[in-house]
Amino acid sequence: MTEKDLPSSSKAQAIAAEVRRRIVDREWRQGDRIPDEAELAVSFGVARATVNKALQLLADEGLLYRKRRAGTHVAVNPARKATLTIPIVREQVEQAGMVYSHRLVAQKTAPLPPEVAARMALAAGSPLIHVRSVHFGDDAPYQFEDRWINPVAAPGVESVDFNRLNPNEWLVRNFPWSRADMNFRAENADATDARMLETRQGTALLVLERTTWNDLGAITSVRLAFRPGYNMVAIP
Amino acid sequence: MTEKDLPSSSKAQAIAAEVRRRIVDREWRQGDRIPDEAELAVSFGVARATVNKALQLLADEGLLYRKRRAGTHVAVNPARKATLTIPIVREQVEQAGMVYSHRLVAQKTAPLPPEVAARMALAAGSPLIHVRSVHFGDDAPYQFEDRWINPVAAPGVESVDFNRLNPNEWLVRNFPWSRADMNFRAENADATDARMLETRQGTALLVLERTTWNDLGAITSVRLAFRPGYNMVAIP
DNA sequence: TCGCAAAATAAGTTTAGACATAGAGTGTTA
DNA sequence: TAACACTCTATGTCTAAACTTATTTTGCGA
Repeated sequence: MTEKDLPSSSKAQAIAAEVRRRIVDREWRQGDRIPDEAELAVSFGVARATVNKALQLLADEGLLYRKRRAGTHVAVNPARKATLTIPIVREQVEQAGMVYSHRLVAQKTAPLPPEVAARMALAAGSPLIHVRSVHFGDDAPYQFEDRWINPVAAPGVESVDFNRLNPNEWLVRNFPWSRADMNFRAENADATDARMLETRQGTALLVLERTTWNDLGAITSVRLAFRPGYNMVAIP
Repeated sequence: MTEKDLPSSSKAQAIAAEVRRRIVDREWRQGDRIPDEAELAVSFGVARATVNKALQLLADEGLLYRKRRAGTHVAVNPARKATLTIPIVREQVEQAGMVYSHRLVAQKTAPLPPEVAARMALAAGSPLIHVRSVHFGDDAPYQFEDRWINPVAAPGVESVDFNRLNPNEWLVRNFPWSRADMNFRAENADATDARMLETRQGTALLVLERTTWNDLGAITSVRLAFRPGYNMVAIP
């Protein structure tokens, strides 16, 4: 067993691909312990660090389970991971070949409602900037955005005109976050959603809710309702 | 500018954290070019490989943009990524502290409908195994699974009794995939969804659709409809 | 037989050094 | 001035060697 052909770009990736193949082809079965890094390094004719990199990759994918001293095993129930890219709406729309536009529906300071306060770990009733806007692709509603922005963590919000630059981009450019939590679900469109997205009340909408933080606390909490039929793609 | 305190486990992670901090605190601003690896290595008192690892990490996160010769820049519009873990349903239910059970609704060989055929790149009408089952948590419907399995890519399916082991686990254990595509959306429950998930027709449901492949072709294509109100969490 | 400490081992991480390579910058020439 | 080839540089990747650390195994003693 010496070096294989190198179909992929780097040696590490080639080794990862070969190990993946052995697993998929059931040469190495679920639960099996695979040869240790040193052995693989010899058999592939590379340094151990290179094998390590390859195996780390597969472990991140969830295909391998590694433990010190115990060795590397093929995962029994590979709970595979998928990556979601959350792009800037405008870029997403433009990439789909549509013309982007957005309409600011409301921008005002308002007392924070309790359920948003809970998500942001702030006191209910605190004065936050409440922004609602709709993003369009070729003049059809694409996404309805309902956002609360904390002027403490994002100083300067009060005096921004979100008609020019949409809140998403303004925040992304000016307030990188250090922590975020994000989740999504399906919701039946309420009256507002329906009006904003030009659809009927009750239509199933994919809703993404995200709260971001920096050292000063919660920056923003947003609810994004996508247009009916929107399909989110995840890459394994 | 010498070494900082090392809050995290490894040096690479500590450096990544420090760089992240400088970006979040706007010491390094969007679009700025940051010092090159060699310089950072000196200022942090580590080897270049360690700095490289740290910066790679942040580039994967989408926070940095790196190009040969041009250097490393702070991303202008950081389209951040989030990771979804798609666990085995049973494990997910049990982790939530509920008792798992599942009910096989149907298991038969049937001609492949056109839209599924398209997803699997197979000829419509091919005989595939069609399995429908419901997963329960504490006797409440948790997920409705509608799955097509290709006996060519997954030999042995014909003779498996999915009453004992659910199709998801059987496949995961026996047919690791090499490629998958996955996407999700919101759908209004149709009559079948409603019956299976014990809800009303029209209820918004989070639907995940996934097709997996190995060398022999498409293994399986599945539509998972989650119980109403289900919340999917993504980790940044 | 049980409990515990010591030894062994495999992964995890780092280092210094080397070479590869994309691609920005520069200078030459038509 | 534009097209082209050349140079140079920052990242990308790999290596060999060492050290660290979690965990299993072993072996000793009660």
